[in-house]
Amino acid sequence: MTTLKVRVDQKRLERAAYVLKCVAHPVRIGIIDLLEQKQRLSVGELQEALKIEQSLLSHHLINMRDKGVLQTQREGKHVYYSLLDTGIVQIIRYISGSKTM
Amino acid sequence: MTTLKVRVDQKRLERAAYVLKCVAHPVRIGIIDLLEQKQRLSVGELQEALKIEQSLLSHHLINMRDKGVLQTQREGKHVYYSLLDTGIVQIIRYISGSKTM
DNA sequence: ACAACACTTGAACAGATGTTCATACGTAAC
DNA sequence: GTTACGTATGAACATCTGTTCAAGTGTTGT
Repeated sequence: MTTLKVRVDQKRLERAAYVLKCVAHPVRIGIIDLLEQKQRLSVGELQEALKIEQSLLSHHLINMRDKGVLQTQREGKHVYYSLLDTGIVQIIRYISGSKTM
Repeated sequence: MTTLKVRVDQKRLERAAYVLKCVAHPVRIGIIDLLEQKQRLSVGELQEALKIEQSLLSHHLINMRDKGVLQTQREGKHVYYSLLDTGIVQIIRYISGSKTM
């Protein structure tokens, strides 16, 4: 067995995993998918479309916002979410179109 | 709040999450990264490059093979792993090159 | 001020995932 | 057949993630 000279940049791998983890969940993919189509949606609208409990949705949304994937704007009683990291969108788009699906 | 007419294909979301989950881990990204560079590596060679315990590596490798990401060929005492699902490679490549990194 | 609505928060629990350790298996060399 | 090497397996444990529930915050309208 010969020694390999290859790059294994731990920091980079961890960052990549971090980004991917954030997307690797059906509810979160659903959110991204919807926001890609509609640009901007309130929590209530997302809830309506996804048919999940409000607080669960909120947890996911806040999680994604904290990780820099989404951003929010409050307008009166409503909070609107939209995509911030569009790189994530590309991944979803890629996956959706790939033969692995 | 008006009702949205959007596609939320549960099956599709779950499949996408399944694929992404498989990649969303530093060790597994490391494996894919190495196999992209070298085409084919034995468990021992991967271990040498990644500096992780043998059985942990084996668990990850088998996991990825079971999910259709990798394939194996035994040659004597050695087992060689290589990439099967190249779509996954594209994702890693995309992430690596993106501004989110 | 209070009620109603839209959303957030936190604690508790449940289930999934990652890691370790010890042991087993397959192959080749002797 | 036994030894040595390379790899796989399984059980036990630790940790991380997702979900629920109950209560809290912010905003608007009365």
